[in-house]
Amino acid sequence: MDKFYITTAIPYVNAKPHLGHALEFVQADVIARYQKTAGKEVFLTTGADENSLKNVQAAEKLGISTQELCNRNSELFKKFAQTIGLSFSTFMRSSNPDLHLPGIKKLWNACVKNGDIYKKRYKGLYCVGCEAFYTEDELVDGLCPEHLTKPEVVEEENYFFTLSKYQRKLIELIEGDSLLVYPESRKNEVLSFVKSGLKDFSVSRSSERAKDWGLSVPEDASQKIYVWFDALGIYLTGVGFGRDENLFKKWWPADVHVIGKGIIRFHAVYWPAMLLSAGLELPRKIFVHDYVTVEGQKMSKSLGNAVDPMQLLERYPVDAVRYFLIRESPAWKDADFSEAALRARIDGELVADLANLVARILTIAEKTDVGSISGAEELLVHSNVDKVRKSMEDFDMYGAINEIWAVIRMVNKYINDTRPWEAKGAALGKILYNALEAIRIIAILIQPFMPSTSERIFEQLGVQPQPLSEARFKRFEGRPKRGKNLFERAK
RNA sequence: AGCGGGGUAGAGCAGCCAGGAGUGCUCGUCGGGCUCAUAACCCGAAGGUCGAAAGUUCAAAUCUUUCCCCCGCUACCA
Repeated sequence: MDKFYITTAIPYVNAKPHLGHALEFVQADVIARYQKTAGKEVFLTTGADENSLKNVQAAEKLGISTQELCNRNSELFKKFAQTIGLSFSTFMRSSNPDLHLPGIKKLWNACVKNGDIYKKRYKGLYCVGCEAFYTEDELVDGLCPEHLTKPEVVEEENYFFTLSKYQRKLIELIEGDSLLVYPESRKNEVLSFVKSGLKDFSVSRSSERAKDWGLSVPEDASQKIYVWFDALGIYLTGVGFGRDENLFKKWWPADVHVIGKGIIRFHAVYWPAMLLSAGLELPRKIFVHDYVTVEGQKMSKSLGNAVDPMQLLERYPVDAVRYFLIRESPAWKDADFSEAALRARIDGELVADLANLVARILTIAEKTDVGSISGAEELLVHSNVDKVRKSMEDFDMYGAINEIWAVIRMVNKYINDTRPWEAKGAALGKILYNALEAIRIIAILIQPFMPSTSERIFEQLGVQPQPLSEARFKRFEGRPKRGKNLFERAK
């Protein structure tokens, strides 16, 4: 069986999950479940980046230890991933000394062995408040824009990675799509960045500056590994790198990394360069999604408009939230969230189109002798199914769901036109055959997007859940029994 | 400033690469049909100088040029 390895970005866990994480988890999960229903064996890695300085700062603010903060928040993220239906195979915490650490050491040493990590004195403008370096032009009147203090000139010796060495190779790989960056606008963005010239970047910081938090550089305890080097490595250690070579052999390389637009450089430039250096295969694709805005504005703490997805899931069905996030997210555009828009989607589409279709047909089908349900195929859904497949292979989930809705609307229209409530005998059987088979196919198609709704439709039809290969008209063999409404109106 | 993406009915989009009557989709508005279905479903109508100007062409939303406006990226920002 073909394998498919997919990852979500690894969030740093300095705070609880927000709606952006929800979007990422749902998109990754929809791709994963699609591949499963298309017949592949799927492995999904997600996890928590715990070695970030941001976590140290967050813990200080709360007056708890960094480890305690990580334990607490990683648990929240894991719980959230489960609640939103992320079908992950592994939740890898970067602080895990047994599962993660050996792989990172191995990765680091492989880069060292290839001559790509060297020591260099680094001098920069460092703001103690931000615990970050600034470049001259980022400063406002020579002061830190955040704290309005004069940054110190800090000089220390760090390890650097020879990114510059890989410039030509990266251009070749990305241009030729052997490392495919999707959508194309992002690919162009990366290419223009790489072509503008790559500089080596530091892959460690002094333990002092790292507040002694993080993974130590092998053979040099005075330095901590740069969090990116470590966090990206989760994609490898998630499938056994450095501890289970058979597992690793089976799953690597990743078929796709799902990431947000803010971290594209790390994934499309640094990461492939690191892998090239270590002599490992590159991921095949990088899927870049945009952000979630709230009522047209960026989510931010200062605006106080951050939406807590956990709370949202207490008030709305998980499948409705999943549907909404996909429905509002073409890959090239921010998705805008508002509760009014969510309700409109629920009432206007999930209730009025999908749930209503199932309800109106099941009511009639339940009263009809199943033996008489047969007849010629009148609803032509093949081309829709093909389009859904094509869209999904291209990661165009937005396009796929549009196409699925075209089928739902077509069946609703078919029912209006054929008037099954007036029909009898063979005529009724034929209409029901078409409608029920179409609904079965719809249940198959929505499986990746709304898994539990799909299951409930199969249940009402009285058939077993089915893979994508069954998404074509055949004999209807279910025992229809109307169940509870799939969705209730939100207002 | 440079590079990239975008500006199409009240809103959100598709159409552009391979020019052929402003064609289409979803929502909203108005009118009608239906009564199986959760006031759900179906049909019809109104509504656009396709950001602006110039050019190429028998013909431009589509190709070329210029301009205006919006967004993203421009190095260690997990």
